[in-house]
Amino acid sequence: MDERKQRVLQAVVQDYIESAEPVGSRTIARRHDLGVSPATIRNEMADLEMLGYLEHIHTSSGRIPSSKGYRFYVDGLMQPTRLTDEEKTQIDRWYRARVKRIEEVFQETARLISHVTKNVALVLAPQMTKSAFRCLQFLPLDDRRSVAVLMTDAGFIENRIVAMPSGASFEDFQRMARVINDCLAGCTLDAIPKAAYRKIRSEISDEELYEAALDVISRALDDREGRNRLYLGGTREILSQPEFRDVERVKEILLMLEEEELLKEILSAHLGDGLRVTIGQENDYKGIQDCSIVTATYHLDGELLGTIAVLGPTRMEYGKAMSLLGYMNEHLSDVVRRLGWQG
Amino acid sequence: MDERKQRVLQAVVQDYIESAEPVGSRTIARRHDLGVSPATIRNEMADLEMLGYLEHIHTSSGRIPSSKGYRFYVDGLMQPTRLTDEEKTQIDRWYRARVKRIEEVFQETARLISHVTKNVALVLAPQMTKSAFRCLQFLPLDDRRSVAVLMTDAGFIENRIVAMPSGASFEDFQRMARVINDCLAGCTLDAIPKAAYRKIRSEISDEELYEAALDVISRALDDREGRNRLYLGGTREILSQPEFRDVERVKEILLMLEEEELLKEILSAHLGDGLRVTIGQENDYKGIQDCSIVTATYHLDGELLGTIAVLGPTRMEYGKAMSLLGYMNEHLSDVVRRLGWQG
DNA sequence: TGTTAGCACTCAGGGGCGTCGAGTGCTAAC
DNA sequence: GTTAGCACTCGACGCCCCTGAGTGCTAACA
Repeated sequence: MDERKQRVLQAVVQDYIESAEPVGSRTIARRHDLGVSPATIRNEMADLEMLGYLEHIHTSSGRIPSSKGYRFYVDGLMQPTRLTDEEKTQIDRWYRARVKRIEEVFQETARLISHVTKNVALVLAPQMTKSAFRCLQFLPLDDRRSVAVLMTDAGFIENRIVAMPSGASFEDFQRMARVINDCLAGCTLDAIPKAAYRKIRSEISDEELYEAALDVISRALDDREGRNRLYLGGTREILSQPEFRDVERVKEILLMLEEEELLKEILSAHLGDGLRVTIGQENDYKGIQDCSIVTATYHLDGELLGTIAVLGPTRMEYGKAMSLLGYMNEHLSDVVRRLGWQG
Repeated sequence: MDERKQRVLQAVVQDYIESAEPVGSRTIARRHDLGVSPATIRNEMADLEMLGYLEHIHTSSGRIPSSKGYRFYVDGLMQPTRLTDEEKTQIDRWYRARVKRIEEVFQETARLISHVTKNVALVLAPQMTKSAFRCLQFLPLDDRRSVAVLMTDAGFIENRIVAMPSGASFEDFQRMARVINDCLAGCTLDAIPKAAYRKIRSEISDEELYEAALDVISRALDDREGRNRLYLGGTREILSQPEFRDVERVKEILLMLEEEELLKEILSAHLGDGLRVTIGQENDYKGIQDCSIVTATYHLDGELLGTIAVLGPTRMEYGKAMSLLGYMNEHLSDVVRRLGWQG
């Protein structure tokens, strides 16, 4: 593919991303200074179509890029946009104004990304269960209940009200906490060894108390990892995309966005790959083969925390999405650290 | 208004709620057994229009109810639907499956209501600041930070990571907690008297430590009462309403739903009124004068907790919305109590 | 006097049709 | 290899007409 073809392809993709209308040869001749006439561009476009980079609804409608065309554009033609300092400070201000607690980071990140890109944003939060147990403490609530507070090395803090078995005192609970802290020290929450349970069993003789202890642990665990782990943003933003002009189309994608398991699967498939773009038919899942996904994984001190992604029509501002996610990539760690994650 | 007119009005409202199409005289004659011909019904409908209960887009389109018409229907004609036992157990199951922590009750309630009614649901959660301070405890995190856990009488538990001033030890923090617990005992969080602050000041000599104490208190306070207090559900459900067939209309209402302050204002206006219906033009806010709102306030042991509401087009299944909210009214207390709210 | 049948009238929605404009593909000339 | 020219295609738009649902009015009926 010679250079002129590439410039034509680039022109088509850029114009189509901007206008959402099929692009014709004259438009390109007018708006891009290629130094050749529409007729020549037409010839080039016909070639590009033969090569599979462009598509045609019918004769006499302009061209639109194919998945392959977008792919070539993203890999080679696109000039990477950089966030301006102003944009960066805006992002900073967003977090400072809205995020008060570590738990809110993920939802707000999703909101921010969707707001900037006008597409759906997905944030796969780190699994609490992947982080190491730090300590469990009890606080007295009243004579029959107390509050269990579980902390992990990653900085998660989880609280629960637990009923105390009749006859048990708050001191029993504190003793139980000491036992649990001893036995679970350093375990990651998703892989508590059987031995730890046996040890707890042997140290807590009272049956009811032992049950309560297990209850505390399991309830602390089963919370975050379920449906709370995926955060969505921008289901309203996409209404401004011309692709979603008719409500049926919107309903379709919203329905899909409700299937959390599916989304997690899609995101998990990209885990650990750094910044990655999946375009149109490259998607395995049929329902989004007219969409593209840009994913990035974010880290803290070298450890993988989770994935953030932008999901939108293939006609997406890839440069913008990628630079934003790229920045987030680095920036999220700072936010997380500032809010008390353990450094 | 004689009985036949009422029966005609009822027929028009019911049919229109069901079909979302203007209702004609023949349709009514066919579908409702009024014992008179379409011509007679036409005459009655003309009268009802004169009286302001029905409206006309143009000659020769069927009638649709006016706000006044809906009002008459809701107040007198509508047969109140009751939730079946099956529906009740479904609601119960919903909560048991999805709500693990008290904080999730509100979001899930919004989801449930919107799911059942296919309209937007709003849940105004109780203000944490309205409940009384119970106690503040610290847990050690590492050598420079600790976790503050604040509990209120209503059962809210709030945790925060706070930095310890250099030189301060965890024991200092525990002492501080004792002072604060003494001074704030019984205060409601939105009305901490100046005297309490003075007392804390006098007991904590270290300047930095005092600042940290204030920080803990204020941070615990400013959290829940802000944007976290209103929960929304069903922004996707409304897409299935024919009123929102065109995207512009959807965008309009979604935009409005983002204005939390406005929504809170609207809901707050209904606080304490029990079950209440506001129809179309009865709404003060212009943007929703083609919508209706059904609100209900929920209580626990006689104390007002918050408001739940259904927002949808005037063509709404009032009976269903009202019976659902009515049931929630009673039921929410149970859920809340089960999850550890103080009884 | 209330009810009904009949009839003229109205209006939205849908199909058919011609026009316009943007765009292509092909060919011949440069 | 590039370009101008030209025939062709197709969607969008506006126009017209038809149809069907519905009304309002009037006159006849019980």
